[in-house]
Amino acid sequence: MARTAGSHSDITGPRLQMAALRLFAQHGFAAVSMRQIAKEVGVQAGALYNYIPDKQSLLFDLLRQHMEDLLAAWEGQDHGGSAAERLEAFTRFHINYHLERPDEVFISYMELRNLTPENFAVIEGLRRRYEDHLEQILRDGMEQGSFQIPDAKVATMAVIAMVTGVTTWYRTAGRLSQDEVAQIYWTMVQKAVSA
Amino acid sequence: MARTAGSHSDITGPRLQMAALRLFAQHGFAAVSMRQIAKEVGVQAGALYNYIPDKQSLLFDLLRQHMEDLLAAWEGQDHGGSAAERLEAFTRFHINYHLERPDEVFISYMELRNLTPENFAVIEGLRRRYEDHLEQILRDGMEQGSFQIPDAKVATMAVIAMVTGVTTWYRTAGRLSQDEVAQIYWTMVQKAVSA
DNA sequence: GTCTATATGCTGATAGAC
DNA sequence: GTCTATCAGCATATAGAC
Repeated sequence: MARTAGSHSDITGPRLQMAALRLFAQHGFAAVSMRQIAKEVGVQAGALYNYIPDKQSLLFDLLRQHMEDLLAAWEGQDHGGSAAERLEAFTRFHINYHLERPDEVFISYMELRNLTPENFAVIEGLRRRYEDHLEQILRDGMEQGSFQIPDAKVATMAVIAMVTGVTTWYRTAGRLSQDEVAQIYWTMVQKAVSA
Repeated sequence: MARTAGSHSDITGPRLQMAALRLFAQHGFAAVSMRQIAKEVGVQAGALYNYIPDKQSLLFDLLRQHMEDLLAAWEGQDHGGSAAERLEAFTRFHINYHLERPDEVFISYMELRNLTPENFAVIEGLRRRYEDHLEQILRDGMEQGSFQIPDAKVATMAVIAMVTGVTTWYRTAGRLSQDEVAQIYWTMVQKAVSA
């Protein structure tokens, strides 16, 4: 199929997403210009608007995609077993998933305030749905008597913050593997909620 | 003492810091213009440069002041007692101090990447010094046999992330008081590191 | 110490040629 | 689909009057 010279819709689209993700994570949404993104993609700034209506939707699409992928990955797993087994699965899943996507995780926490109110509400809804999975595990463990937790909602936020925090310091070249880190965090989570 | 009309160095300086703090926390450093800050202060943009050399130093001064105040507050306390007593004191101090300064805490985590490399190194050094206080408590507790922790460094980061996370969801108008929240977190921290 | 005016450059987004 | 050229506006920071 002949194609107009200089036409690359099949590769420019993905390259745009990747470039925006990397630059937003490195410098912040507000500090990155469309011209910077275009330069990284290898086109002129005007060409980007064949793929996105504006800069805001570029950020929103990145965040929504990340949250939907995260939810699909967790909800696509089989979660039988006791509350303790499900909590262990959640802890290991969360740490491994987040450590493998540092840029997506970073902008999902840092750039929320640069979303329009409507877009913010969508992302918050997805985040809430993810946190609810953990909260349900904690409540089940309390009912069964295997967990003892002062407050289910606070404990949910505490555990999420603790395990997400791994992304702020973990480096692949460091002394610990991902699995070792996940094991250490699981030990601490387990004790924190134990009966 | 007669003063030139329109001269207010004694109030414009503090107002500048407060306005920048509030606006940076709300919209982000890169998204806030000097004109916005000037408008909030009640002067023209050019007048701000009687107080600061540039926008960067405005951010840096806010972050350094916050970290130095935080360190002074903790290091100014008496920390006798067992490792468990010191860990409880640290947990309650950290939560109360952070909940009372939401804007300072927020920009201290969000705006690090907008610091120049030199300024970033200074702030990181202060943050490291603060985290070292917690790490030392955890190591002492392990030596004494009162704590059992898989890894002191990882545990330090895990506990810091957990208790700092309270700032992302706590609202004064909510169902829990600061002391109740601190009590819940202390219960979880205590169990997480217990022998 | 604050003002007005300005230098210099970058911003997001669009129009029309190819 | 990408290009060049452009619009209209805002950015940080400075100069000089008062």
